[in-house]
Amino acid sequence: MPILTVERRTTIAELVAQRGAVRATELAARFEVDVSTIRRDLQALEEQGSLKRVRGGAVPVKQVTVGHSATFASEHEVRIGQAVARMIGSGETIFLGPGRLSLEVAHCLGKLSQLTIVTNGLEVAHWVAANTSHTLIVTGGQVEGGDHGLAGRLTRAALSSLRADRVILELDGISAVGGLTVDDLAQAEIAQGLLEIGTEVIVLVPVERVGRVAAAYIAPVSEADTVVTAREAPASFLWDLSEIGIRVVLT
Amino acid sequence: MPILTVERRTTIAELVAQRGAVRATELAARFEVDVSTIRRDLQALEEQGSLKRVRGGAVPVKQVTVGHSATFASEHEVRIGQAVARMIGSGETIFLGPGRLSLEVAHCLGKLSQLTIVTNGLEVAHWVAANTSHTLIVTGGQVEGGDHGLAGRLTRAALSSLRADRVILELDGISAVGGLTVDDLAQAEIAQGLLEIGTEVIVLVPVERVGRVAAAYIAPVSEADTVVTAREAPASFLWDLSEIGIRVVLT
DNA sequence: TTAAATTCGGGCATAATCGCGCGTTTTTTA
DNA sequence: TAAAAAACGCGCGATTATGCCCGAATTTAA
Repeated sequence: MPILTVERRTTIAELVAQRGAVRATELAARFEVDVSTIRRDLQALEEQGSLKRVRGGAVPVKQVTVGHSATFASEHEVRIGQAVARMIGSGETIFLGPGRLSLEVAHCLGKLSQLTIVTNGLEVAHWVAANTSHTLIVTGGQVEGGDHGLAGRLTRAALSSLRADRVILELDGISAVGGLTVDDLAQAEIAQGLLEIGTEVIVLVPVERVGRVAAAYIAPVSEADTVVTAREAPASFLWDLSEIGIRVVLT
Repeated sequence: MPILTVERRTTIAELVAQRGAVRATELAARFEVDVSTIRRDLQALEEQGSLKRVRGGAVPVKQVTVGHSATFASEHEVRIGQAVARMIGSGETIFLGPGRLSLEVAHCLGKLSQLTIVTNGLEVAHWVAANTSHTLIVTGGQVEGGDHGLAGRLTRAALSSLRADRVILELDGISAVGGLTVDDLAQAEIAQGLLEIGTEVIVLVPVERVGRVAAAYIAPVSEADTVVTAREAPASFLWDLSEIGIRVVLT
């Protein structure tokens, strides 16, 4: 059941205005259509004056207020977002952490309805509030790091009164001996709490982070129920995950 | 026994308004009628002005709301923001509520340094995180209303462990008999808590809201320490404020 | 600079959608 | 009750959207 053509085009226009730049291949992956279709979309939108085509994608027709540099989502990131979105059913309560991959998941949540989204990611919260009609709950806390994640005492307190069907968490490292790890100590502490509040724990790992160990330890890999990463990840490690009963989803 | 034609059409109109886009084939399957019938429905609804037909289905008619004026701050709003920013000293802890005026205050905070900003406004939080290096603390809560303000149990709990040198709050109404009021009940409850945590309470009132009473009562006017509004506000009311020892700042 | 990879544009086949007419069925009206 | 009007389903050719292929142009890497 594909999405309406005009819907796709308006979404593209919004993305361009919002992010400052988009890649054609990224859009093709996001909407699951051929790049030719995206090119035709961009062509139509350019004739309409909604954006300006450049090689590789498109940029806004006019310079927007400076502040956030153009940030692309790679094709891998988009695919992971879609894969996670497909796991989620309407009406569920899901927790989303901070970070680029989690934000990408949020982007792919538009097709679903009646979700309750809990997040400690400021970017995620802002996007969900501005672009969806889902119920949105934000944990409190202090903003830290480049991913604008909330952490600290307020966050822990908020988690103690929250539960979710699925906890979706982005990692900076995953390995058999090192377990689940992230770069930020405060976020690691929050992540530990998150493992307790979710029925299913889904961890997202950029393919280049598979097998690596980041600074802050969260828990052993066995605490994760599902691991989502790219097909290029080391097969041996993925096999180990399957062995201990963890669902592995490749995109 | 199929349903009435008019019933089907009103349902279609509701679906379009609710979901943003509908697909003709999808509607045909839903009502178990031929796509031709759905096309005739959409044609009728379009002539009636209830929706806009597009290839594959229909989308809502474009709403000509205050789209542009909503994105640009008026001169009044900018002046209020600057006036408030001048009251604040470096190193202070300030609380900022949700809303357009509060966001405008945040915009004017760039010149100051070493601030700790506490907010329950998602827009404010996002801007401060993206564009400043101040310490930022976000209260938890559920996002409600068009101003994306956080409210509810989590917010109350967060406030109980927070204090601020100045609490800056935007009102929808202020009057001698009606006191301090806002439009949203949940926000009013939060505002009551805010009055307790701040050394100085600064309320911002759009000039057209002076003397008016909004739906949800917060507290008597005497709870405010400083009232910021425009010079065009009714002089008599401003005089009353001064009489009971409230600082009045005009822009 | 050369070679490899990516992106672009055009052409073409396929599938989905549309508009229209026609005959039938259902509802409204006289 | 009978005639008129509206709604419905179906088939037809025309239009539009999409995917795929290939050669040219551009960027990137060696």
